Amino acid sequence: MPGKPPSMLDLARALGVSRATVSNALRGKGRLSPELAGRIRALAAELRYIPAHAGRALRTGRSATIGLIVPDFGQPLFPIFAQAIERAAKSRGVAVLVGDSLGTADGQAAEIDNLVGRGIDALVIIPTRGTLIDAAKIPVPVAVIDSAATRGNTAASNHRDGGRQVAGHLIGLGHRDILLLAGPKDSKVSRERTDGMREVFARAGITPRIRYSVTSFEMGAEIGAEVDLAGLTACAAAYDALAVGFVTGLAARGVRVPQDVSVTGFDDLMWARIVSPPLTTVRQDLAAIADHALAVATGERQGARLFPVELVLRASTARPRPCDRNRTNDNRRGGAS
Amino acid sequence: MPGKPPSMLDLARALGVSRATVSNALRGKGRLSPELAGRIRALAAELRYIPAHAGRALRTGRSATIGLIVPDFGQPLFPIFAQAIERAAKSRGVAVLVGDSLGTADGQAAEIDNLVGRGIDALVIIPTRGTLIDAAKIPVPVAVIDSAATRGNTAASNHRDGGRQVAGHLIGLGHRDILLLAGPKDSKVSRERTDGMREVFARAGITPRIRYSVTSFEMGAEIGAEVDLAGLTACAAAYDALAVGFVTGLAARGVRVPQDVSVTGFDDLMWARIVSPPLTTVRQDLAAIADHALAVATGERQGARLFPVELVLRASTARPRPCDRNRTNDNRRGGAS
DNA sequence: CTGTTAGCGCTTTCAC
DNA sequence: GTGAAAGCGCTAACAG
Repeated sequence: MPGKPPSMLDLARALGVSRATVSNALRGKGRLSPELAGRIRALAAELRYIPAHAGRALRTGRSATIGLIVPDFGQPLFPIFAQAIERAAKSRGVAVLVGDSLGTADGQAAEIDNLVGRGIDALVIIPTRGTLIDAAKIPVPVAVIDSAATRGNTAASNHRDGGRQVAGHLIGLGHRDILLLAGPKDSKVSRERTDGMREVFARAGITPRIRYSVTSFEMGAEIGAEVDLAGLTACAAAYDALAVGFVTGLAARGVRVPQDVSVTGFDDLMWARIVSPPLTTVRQDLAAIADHALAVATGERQGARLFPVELVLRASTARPRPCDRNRTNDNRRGGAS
Repeated sequence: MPGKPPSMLDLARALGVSRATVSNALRGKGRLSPELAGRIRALAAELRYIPAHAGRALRTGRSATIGLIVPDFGQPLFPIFAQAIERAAKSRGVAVLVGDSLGTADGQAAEIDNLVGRGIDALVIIPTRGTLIDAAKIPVPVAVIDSAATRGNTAASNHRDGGRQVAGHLIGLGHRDILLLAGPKDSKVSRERTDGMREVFARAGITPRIRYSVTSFEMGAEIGAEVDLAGLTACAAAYDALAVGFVTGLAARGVRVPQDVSVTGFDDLMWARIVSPPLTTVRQDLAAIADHALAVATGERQGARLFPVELVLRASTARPRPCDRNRTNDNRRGGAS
């Protein structure tokens, strides 16, 4: 670890010019002779001069850093999301400071203050469920990534449409007795997803059984291990983590997917490809969402946008077995094979 | 988004005191009457005063921010690692700026400059394979997380011992014809892991077949789909991603794990629990490594440390089938039983 | 116990 | 084309 790094003043003195001139040369402000600018840049490179960020931030009031607040890094989706945001940020020359709300409203509020105090230029927030972001109280531009139903939302997947696609797929296969793993009751995202499903189910005269829970592999496995399967032919989960756990819980009981029960997830994590059988699920366009959120946060663009999602068909869904159809209590229907 | 946030000068003027007094009050430097300090703090809270970080950083030369450079966020281990680092940092009141080397030496060098320029107090680097970190060239304290064999390493798992444990486990089960999925040839970590394995295999008179490759689920699947299985009873991978892909590739051919082939991984990702069968693998103590790296980076502790790893036994390993032991050459895989 | 002063490194007028 | 000077918000040293 060498001594103090060179400052702009060091460069200026070494060349017998003023700091302003060095500044202009380094930032290509063209207000000086190309020859001198070249010499300055050469020396800067030689001394490995790196502009001190704090000085620039103090002077300009901008730090080329944004904050990102996620609800809980323990959930597998959020690291991926953070990566997408980081990529979008880097393409704009902006760094990202990440804060974790730890799943609580207090944690979220604390992270907002923490990041704002660190001088971020803008904030991207994926809100913790059950909280509302009041952008008017935050002294930097804010982009919110949540759901279309969230007031002040900036960028979101069309979760409701994803739910519709899942439900349409299951109905098309002939399922009528369906378990909905709805995730947490106070999450707007899972609410949108399940509302989309229920809307399509209702149109087909189907009322799914609904089960609310925290979102985790373990919880999915627990439910899969103990749920009453009588009559059930399909399970639609609001999150891959739940679906993957559910499949694992079923497997432990010897229940086969999709022969005995079809299962769908939501998010298209790598998990969905790894579990056996690979999961039919819904893919979000995280890169597009991240890009829009960043564009809004940095003032490039304005307005909320909703992004399409895509149903990914894999091996976890199939037609229900005929015997299952007959097992149901009151809604039987002669089906085509 | 409200107007300009209050500065220390605003507080000072509102109360008719000097900025220094406000500073002292807010940081509990006890140099003023408790009564006045209370009034100052009350006003600060009321106005939602948040100290401007850039000013403090410029003045003190410290930013309470560290940098973390990971080789490639696309690899599933690194988001988890980053999380562990962030946790260790937060417990010290330090924020983390994350940089991604994108797998290249140039990307790594660029990220170092970028983060240093942003005024980090210290740097934690997980080096990209094939690169050497020269801490003497970096103007802040550096902690390196790589392998025991890396010069300048600060914190690492005992990868070699993990390799030994895997090999011992497989030999104990009776395997003698083993495929080693060694990962990239120039990675010190995979080198340590496989060296540990080979050391124990050699002692038992076993020379495994070795296959180098990039580390990815897809590559594992590809190898699993096409590898010659004649005589093979076990596969030890240097990474879970390879092992999980390998299992998936085998499954597509109808080869069963562990009945036909035992498989082991390394890292104990969630993936290892999700794949079927769940993977015998080696768990690193990421939290301990992260904590030590941070302690060294912040000057709390000194010296390199090596952390124990733990073999996690799951369902992907079993004794080889008797018929496999006798099989010498070019047999098709055993028929269904 | 409290206030004054100086200056961290940079960018931005404005004057030469 | 180039330099001088001011000041961003904060804290450390020193003076009262």
